[in-house]
Amino acid sequence: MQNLGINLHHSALSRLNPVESGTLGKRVYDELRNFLMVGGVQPGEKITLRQLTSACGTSLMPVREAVQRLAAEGALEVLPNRAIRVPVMTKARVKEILKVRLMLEGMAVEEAAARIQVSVIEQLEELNETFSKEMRRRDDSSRLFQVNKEFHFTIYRAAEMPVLLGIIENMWLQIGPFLHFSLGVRGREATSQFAPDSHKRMIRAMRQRNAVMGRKALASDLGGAVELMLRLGNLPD
Amino acid sequence: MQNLGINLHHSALSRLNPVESGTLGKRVYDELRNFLMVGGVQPGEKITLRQLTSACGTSLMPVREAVQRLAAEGALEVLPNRAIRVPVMTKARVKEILKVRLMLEGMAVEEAAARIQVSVIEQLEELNETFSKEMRRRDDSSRLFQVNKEFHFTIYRAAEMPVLLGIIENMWLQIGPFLHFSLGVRGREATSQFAPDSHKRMIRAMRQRNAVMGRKALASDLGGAVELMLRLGNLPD
DNA sequence: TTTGTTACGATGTGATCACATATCATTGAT
DNA sequence: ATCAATGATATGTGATCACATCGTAACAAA
Repeated sequence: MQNLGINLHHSALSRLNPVESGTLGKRVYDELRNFLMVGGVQPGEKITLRQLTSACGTSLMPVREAVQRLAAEGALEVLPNRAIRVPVMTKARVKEILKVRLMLEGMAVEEAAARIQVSVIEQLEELNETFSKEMRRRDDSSRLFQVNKEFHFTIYRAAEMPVLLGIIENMWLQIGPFLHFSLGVRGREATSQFAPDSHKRMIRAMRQRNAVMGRKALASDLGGAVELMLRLGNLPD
Repeated sequence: MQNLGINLHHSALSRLNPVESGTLGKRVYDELRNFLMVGGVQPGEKITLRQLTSACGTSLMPVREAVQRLAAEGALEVLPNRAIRVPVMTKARVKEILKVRLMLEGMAVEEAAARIQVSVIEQLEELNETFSKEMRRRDDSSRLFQVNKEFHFTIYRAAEMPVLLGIIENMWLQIGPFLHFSLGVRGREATSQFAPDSHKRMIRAMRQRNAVMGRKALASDLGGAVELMLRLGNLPD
């Protein structure tokens, strides 16, 4: 394990599943993207192309494509040294992203309130059910974030605004790693105090076609999470 | 000129300046990005990597990087056939982008109204001056779009919200090619009826620190342009 | 012990080669 | 004459090689 142990322990990289469908570049992109969103790498940690190649079992080319794409989306960062790392999140950046997300996802919620199908609302009920259930488990919390993301995007998809949806996905991709990093078990306990309630209010807003209520519920949900990030995760600036 | 004349005339590609600074991939990206934003390629037109290589004088690698990045940003599109083309714009897509842009750029204008420096406002005056002057010229209109873009982004930069600014740039990149394609000389004549006035109102809003007035002026500016796009450029859907 | 130099290793970038596949034109049969 | 089969060409993708550059550690001099 020559120079591997810079900061990136070997066990973390080996959790990267080999790949499955599409072009190799696309597969590596999907794997790496998901790996970043569930907090597989810490903010500020540097990664190298050759580490990824050994982890994915491919050559440099697909890895290069995936990394460059992630960098273009803001999920990775290429330093002037040409080194690659997970971006660091500052407090100012967190606050700005919260502001933008409230606007973007608020619009999505309002549109969804007017268009969402009742069958989809029932899916939301189930998702929030499993979310509350998953919240009480003590093990790895990646599944919790997964369910939470699925809940939110089930609403956002109902807005039927593909451009807006793409931007929102990009925001989640950029802030995803820090959610997992900042919010550990302590964060989850604190989250359990408001998240399920906010979700219930969002479901109620969807059922009543109440756009304003939906936006308010979303604001308390996002605001609570960001509040925790600023308090628990000691961010620079 | 074997199979070059698919749809892409040789003279169009030769307008791509060789490159200048940074890594080759970055240079090709900048050149190609600018080439797309000034309407160098028509929507729906297909391009090939090897065409770009001969136009840029490099090998496949830098071109691949640039194209993949543009594709990740939505400025290019990779079909299931793995062919590369400039995305086609539908009416529904135009309308959604207008809605999202009004929200994004509206927020930027409001923030800018509270933070913009008086020296920057004077820059806006000058930019709008040259904009009006450029509007009366009959030659190639790429400079007109350039000045218009600079005017808008001078305001958006004053908002001091880098994340928001990045999203807005992405929207402009996606809709840029269609502006040039849809709005020809006819579009320019129609634009001259409202654009300078909207700009003046935006400047007045900045000077008076009036966020609401700024958003309204922006709305008439964007709305006017989109109106023209929907009317003049015969879009599918 | 500290500082400046040097040499080695590793990394990102670019070029070239190889290949599966899509596109299109030619050819052949009905 | 129309349509299907087939062959050739071109294109995107992946692998491998080569190289300039950066980081780091070993080493020497003070």
